[in-house]
Amino acid sequence: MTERRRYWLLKSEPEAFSIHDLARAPKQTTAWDGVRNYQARNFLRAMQIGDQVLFYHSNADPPSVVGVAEVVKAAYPDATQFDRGDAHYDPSSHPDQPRWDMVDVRFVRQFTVPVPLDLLRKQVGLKRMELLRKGSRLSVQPVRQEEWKEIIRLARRRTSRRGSERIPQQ
DNA sequence: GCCAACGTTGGC
DNA sequence: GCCAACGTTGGC
Repeated sequence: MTERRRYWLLKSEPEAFSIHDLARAPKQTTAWDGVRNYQARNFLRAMQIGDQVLFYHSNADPPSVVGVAEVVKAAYPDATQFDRGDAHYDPSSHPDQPRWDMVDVRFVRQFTVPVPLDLLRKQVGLKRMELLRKGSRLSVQPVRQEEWKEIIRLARRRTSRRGSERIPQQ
């Protein structure tokens, strides 16, 4: 039996689709479509219902982890690959053997204060994180349990710090 | 807006 | 199979 993955990170440009959009979506759920990278697709295919997801805003100011979502439907064919009018239309993908998949994710929570990329870079425990690798562009990536815990901890600390002068800034 | 890093394409 | 050219990503 293979190891079961539990934690992931999904990137989205907030101008295209933000965590706020997810929170306001019907059933607070969306199909994560448009992924057109084989490595990212393979990670989508490895996702299981209940897996936890860090929601990351790329091309944002500042780029940050902004909250948590969860997988509510495992991989199935991405409809946009067959839609000529869609920006992600792929004319070389055929319905009898779809090339691209998507999953459904549901909003869990938005961090009170986002955890910015530059703060992540300062964490010794996150040195191996895919997101922080130079040149990394992977929009769907696995997150180690230790990394997940560290980021959730950072989100909590930043939340609890609000309004308190006694907790030193770092 | 710049540009480094990356993935894909296609000529050979 | 090689690799130059190209388009995209995404931090800065």
